Amino acid sequence: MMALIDSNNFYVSAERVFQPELRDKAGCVLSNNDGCAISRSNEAKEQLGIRMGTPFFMMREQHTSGKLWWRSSNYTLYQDMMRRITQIVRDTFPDQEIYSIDECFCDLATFKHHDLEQVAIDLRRKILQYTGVPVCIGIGATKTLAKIANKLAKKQHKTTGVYYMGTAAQIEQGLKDTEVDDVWGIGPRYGIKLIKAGVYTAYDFVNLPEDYVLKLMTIQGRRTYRELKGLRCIPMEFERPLKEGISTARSFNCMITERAPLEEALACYVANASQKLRAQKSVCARFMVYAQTSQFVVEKDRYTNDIVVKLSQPTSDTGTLITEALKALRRIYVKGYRYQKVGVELRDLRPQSQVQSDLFGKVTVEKQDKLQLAMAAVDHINKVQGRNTIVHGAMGFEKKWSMRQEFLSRRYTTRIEDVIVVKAI
DNA sequence: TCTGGGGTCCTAGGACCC
DNA sequence: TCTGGGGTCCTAGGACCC
Repeated sequence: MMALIDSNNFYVSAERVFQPELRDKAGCVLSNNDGCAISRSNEAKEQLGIRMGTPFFMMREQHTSGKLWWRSSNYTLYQDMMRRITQIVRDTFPDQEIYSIDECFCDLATFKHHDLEQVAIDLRRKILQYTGVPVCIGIGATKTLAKIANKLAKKQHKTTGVYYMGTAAQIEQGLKDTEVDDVWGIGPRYGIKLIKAGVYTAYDFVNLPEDYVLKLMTIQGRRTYRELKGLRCIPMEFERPLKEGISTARSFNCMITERAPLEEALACYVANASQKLRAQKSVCARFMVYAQTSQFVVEKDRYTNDIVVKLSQPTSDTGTLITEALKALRRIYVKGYRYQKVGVELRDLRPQSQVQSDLFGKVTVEKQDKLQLAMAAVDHINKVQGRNTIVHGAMGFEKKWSMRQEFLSRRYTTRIEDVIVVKAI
């Protein structure tokens, strides 16, 4: 069997741990830039009908009238709370895959002779006691069935917070109680297709002929289908695989028309992405830069463009990447538009150790080695002394465009940036 | 006025190779 | 009627996840 441990309304729950005044009241955590709701308390869902992605301005009245609290997203806090939760889980279920910021899968193969339901109930209680975050645990034969069991735990088994989907009868009932577009792997598009074809529940779905599923939804759909029948098709990933691409982009807090601030922002994102690149000891051979206006403006004011740059020598050096990225941006920048976002995507990642010197390139292996040492030193200083202690000049200092985070809570559990105030020289 | 960001995987079609 | 066959690489777009 497999277990899925998933926090309830995770960001909201993490905020409530350190701000008890937020408990039992309708509230939500906002996306980057405070743009829309991305985590909602049960009260916000049930009493105020706030949905995932509800824009900020549509909730303003509920906020000003005191019916709803909100916070900017505070990933430093959430990441650290999750680290604590997964540690507790590991003491009980050691074979663990951290799947997302608020979920982990566990392989229970070594727990054959235990009362799994009771073990899970105890674990859940322990997590709540030690961290203050409520979680639900679903147990099933495959990842997809564990996901379904988890949703049912949240809906139907609120008191224990655990649902064990073991017997054939439990599985059948579980599938019948699950709407087809609530199945992990079936999104809104396929959901619509299936409902049109008269397939309403997960149970209807597993009773389709396999060929039909393959034709309608390609091999991914077939994988979900087989998983629901109890065949393990999605393996556990105990080690986090290296990223195949790294992208960084943010919406601005206001629209930007001038080229200079766009370049500053892009330089910051490139620095951020290349730091992640070095963290996994990779280099990139190509990247894409894009710029766009808001998608909500009228057609004639809309503009989006991108450009792919192939590097003569794969690198993870921030300076080189910023220089090339800015050149690219100058080629797609058109004066007169009100830009909402620029971004960069590093692609064609490969291990640093594999890099071969470009036969005709100017950069020698020696110079490359020196650069790597320098960047490693910068990364270390920024880690110890706080982010952005050492920056490239191109990243600018004022950052008038930077993200809106008006309702940010403190980083209660981690130190750096809260303790040390760093000034750019 | 105001609508997130970071990923992965698959497929189709075009260009090009011998 | 019937216009090779096998392959790679690239891009764009679609779908999904949190």
